[in-house]
Formats: sequence, C-alpha cells, structure tokens
Amino acid sequence: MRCPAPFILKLYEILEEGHDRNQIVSWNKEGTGFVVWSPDEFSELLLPRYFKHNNFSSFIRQLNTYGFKKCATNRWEFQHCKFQNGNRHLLQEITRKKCEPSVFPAFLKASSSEPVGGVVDESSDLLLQENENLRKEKLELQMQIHQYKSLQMKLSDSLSQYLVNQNQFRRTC
Amino acid sequence: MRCPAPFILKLYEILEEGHDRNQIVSWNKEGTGFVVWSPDEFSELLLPRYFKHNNFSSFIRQLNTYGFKKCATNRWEFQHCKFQNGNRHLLQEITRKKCEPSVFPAFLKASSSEPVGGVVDESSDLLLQENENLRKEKLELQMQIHQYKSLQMKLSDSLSQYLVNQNQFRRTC
Amino acid sequence: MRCPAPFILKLYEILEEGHDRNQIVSWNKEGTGFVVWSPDEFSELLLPRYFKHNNFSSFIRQLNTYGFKKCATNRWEFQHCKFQNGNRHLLQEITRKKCEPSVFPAFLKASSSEPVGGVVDESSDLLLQENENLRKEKLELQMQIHQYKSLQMKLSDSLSQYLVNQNQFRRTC
DNA sequence: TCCGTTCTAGAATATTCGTCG
DNA sequence: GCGACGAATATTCTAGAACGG
Repeated sequence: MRCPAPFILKLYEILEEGHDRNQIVSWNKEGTGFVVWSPDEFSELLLPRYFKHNNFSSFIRQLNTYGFKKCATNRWEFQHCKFQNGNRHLLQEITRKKCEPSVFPAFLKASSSEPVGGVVDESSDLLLQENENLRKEKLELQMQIHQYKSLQMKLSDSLSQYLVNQNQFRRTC
Repeated sequence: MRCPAPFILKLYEILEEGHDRNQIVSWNKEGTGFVVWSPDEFSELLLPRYFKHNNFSSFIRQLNTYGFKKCATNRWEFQHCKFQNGNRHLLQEITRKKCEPSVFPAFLKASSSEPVGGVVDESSDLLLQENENLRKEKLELQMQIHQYKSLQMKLSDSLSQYLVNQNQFRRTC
Repeated sequence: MRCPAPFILKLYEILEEGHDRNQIVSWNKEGTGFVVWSPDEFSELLLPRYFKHNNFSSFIRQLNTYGFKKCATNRWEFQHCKFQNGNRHLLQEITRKKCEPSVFPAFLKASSSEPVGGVVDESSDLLLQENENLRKEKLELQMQIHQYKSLQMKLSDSLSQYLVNQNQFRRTC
C-alpha cells in the first residue's frame, strides 16, 4: 500500500494546518484523537475546502467508514488507533471497513489455483453462465437496434421535411 | 418507482431552463436528444450549479451509467429512448445499468440458486430450451436489422440524389 | 528498442518547447511529472498541433495506456517513473500496457474451447457447440449493426452539415 | 501488427439518505 | 436521541473494446 486514503490524508492535513482554527477543530491533548469544537464553522468553512460538500453528517459517515469511534458524550471527539498526532506514517494502515463480499475473490482464487478437473457440476455451471452472457448480449443488441431505429426515424423526418421546404423555396426564388 | 433519478431530473431541468444558454446546451431539433454545444462553458458554468463538480468527463460517465449513447461523430450529442423533450413522465424509466460485474455474479447466482444435487440431466435440458429461445430471438434480430438496412439504403439514396439536384439548382439560380 | 513511442516523444516535446505556454502545460517543480494547467487551451491549441484530435479525454486515455498516473486531486498532474525532465534517454522504457486478458476471460475462454475436466456428458458437449455457434452468430449481428451505425452517423453528419450550408446559401441568394 | 482515437464500462472512493438497536 | 451502518447514487481514475490508419 502506497499512500493513505484521500479522506484520511485530508483529515490529517486539516489538523496540521492548525493556526487559529484550533478553535474549530484540533488534536486532543494527548494527540490520540481530535475534537470538532464548532461543528457549524467546521461545516461551513473547512469542509468545502477539502471535500465536495458541507454536511457534517457526511463527514461523520466517512469517519465511521474508516473505523473512527466517537469517544466522548459531550463533544465531537473521535479516535482511531492508527490516527495520532505526529505519526503520519501510520495513516496508510487506516482502511475502509468494506467487508468485501469475499464470495467472489474466494471463488476466483479457488478456480485458478486448483485444477478444475473431475467436478461435473462445474461444466454445467459454465454453460449456464454462457447462456446468461448470451442473453445479456442479446438485450444489448436489441437496445442498439432500437436506438438506430430512432435515429433513422429522425433522419428520415428531417430529410422529407427539408425536401418540402426546399421545393417551396425554389418556387418563390 | 416514484420519481426520476436525481441525475436524470437535473439533466432535464438544465434543458428546460433554456433562455440564452441554448448556445451552451440544448435539445436537438426533434427533441429526441440533446447537444452540448460548448463543453467548456457547460463544464465551467452549468455543471457546478447542478452537481458537485465541473468535470465534463464525470458528466459523460453519468450519461453512460444511465444508458445514454453518443449519436454523432462531430458533436457532443446524446440520446436515450426515454429522454425526450416534453415527455417528463418517461424520465422515471431511465435507470442505472446494473453493475453485475459481468460474468461472475451471474455464475454465482446460477450455481447457488440451483439445487446442488448434481442433477446434470435436468440442467442440460434447461439449457437446451435456453438455446432454443436464443436462436429464435436471434432470428428476430436479423429481421429487424434487415429492415433498417433497407430504410438506410433508401435514405442514403434520397440524400445523395438530393445533393446532386441541389448543386444543379445552385448553378442555375 | 530503438526510440521512444511516438506519443511519449510528442508529449516530451510539448513540454520542451516551454516558452510562454508554461501557463498551459509545464513540468512540475521537481521535474518528475507535468501539469496541464488549462485543459481548455491545451485541447484547443496544443493537441491539434501534435495529434489528430482535440479531445482532452483521448489524451488522458493515451496517458493511462502508457502507465501514467494522475497524482493530484485538484489539478491535472500526471507522473510516470520514467518520465522526467532532462532524462530523455528514459523515454524508451515507457511502453504500452499489455492486454493481459486478466483472470477472467482466460478462464472463460478455456472453458468454452475445450470441455472442462475431461469427462463431460454428451449432451453437455452438444450444448457447448450450440453456445459456440450462438456466440459466432452474435458477432455477425454486432458487425452488421456497427455498419449501420457508421452509415447512420455519416448520413446524419452530412444532413446537418448540409442544412447549415443551405441556410447560408439562402441568405446570400 | 502496432498505434491512435473514440465510446463505454469497471472499480474504488465519496456523498446522501434512511434504519436499526 | 444517538451512534453506527447498509445501500443507493455520485465522482474520480483507469481500463476494455472496437475501429481505422
């Protein structure tokens, strides 16, 4: 893994650029988490600078997605064990929680690693899959044909209409 | 389905609010599609008003996601059979394409839905029927294509013939 | 390998001929990548001089084909480890990515060409052939559709172009 | 065959909305 | 109410696929 997730990096940068915005958001005393002191100002001033929205709840959703936990009842303080002041190198260990359906990768791994031989059901399954594909492709073709049909109509209309106009023009020219 | 997808609705509204922005984007003549006449201005002025970005490519990605097709080689003109000027009620029929990461999910679904009891003959029988259907549908498609081919020929002939006449007309005008 | 790929060479030349076009595109500070500062001007002024188009997206596609990566979220900055200011001799190491049909197609191909796992039912074998034929026929259909699509495009372009000329003609007639 | 151009899709992250305990 | 999460849509970056020179 090369670099931290974009969201994590931006969050860290927001805290790095402290200045007088410490009254809006800052690391906690121990540097083991951060506190949003003023959700309103944070949402209106800082969020739009770093993200494509100004909703505090969306920000919270991202925090949860990356495994941050709210760790106080009376203020907006969040923690993640790998998110610490001064330890930028830990950031890349903070990943999305997405629990990967994992049915898939597992299947791929299995099919590629072990010889497919011997299991009769698999061949039938493959045929099913084959037919599934064919059906989908057929739908695609039908949609394409329909579109060209529309275009054709449009073209035909334009042309005939133009011919009419043109004849009138000739007469009056 | 209650109302159209957000993206579709916004797209329609952009075109509805024509005014003098028709030089940036507008319905085509027949109202069966739309043309982005100036991608630059469209990206800088209109996109940020309706979406959270100003990237033309992101806009294109959304169009493709909802099944729109580019239908001209020299302009940014797009069509979708359910996207027509004046037919707002059709918008809700425009939906996102299912991701179905292509072949795999289909395979998984098929294999999981079937009783794993190794009844190969039954599945083979089903596949036979499946193929039968596919063949019939394919014939349908071929007939359709033949029709459009004929129409196309006529159109092309008319147009070229007209161009010839027109040139003669100009000379003698 | 003798000389760099044409695209890579042109890209390098564009950056070499800096002048006052640095406001359109230039090397980054470190010379480890480049930034397109003004995609609009870049597309309209520079692309046509070096390539056969003026589409920014086509330019991006080429960059990706050769393994360049976008390395900033707020600007069009791209990097490739072998693309550095002053190191012209590295350019020939930048090559097109090989198709590498990924895991999937390979698996599918194998399954369709030869009966998997050796012992497969006769009926299944027939179905395999059936599907093979269906696939071929589908390709035929696609080719036909593509032909009509091309014709359609040309027709449409011709017609619209002609209408424009015609209007001009009328005014001056 | 390889490269370039175009159009569309895949895949990952981001944003929004709603629900559940 | 509240904190966490699922799911749908949106945005971004990269790749697939077809065609043509």
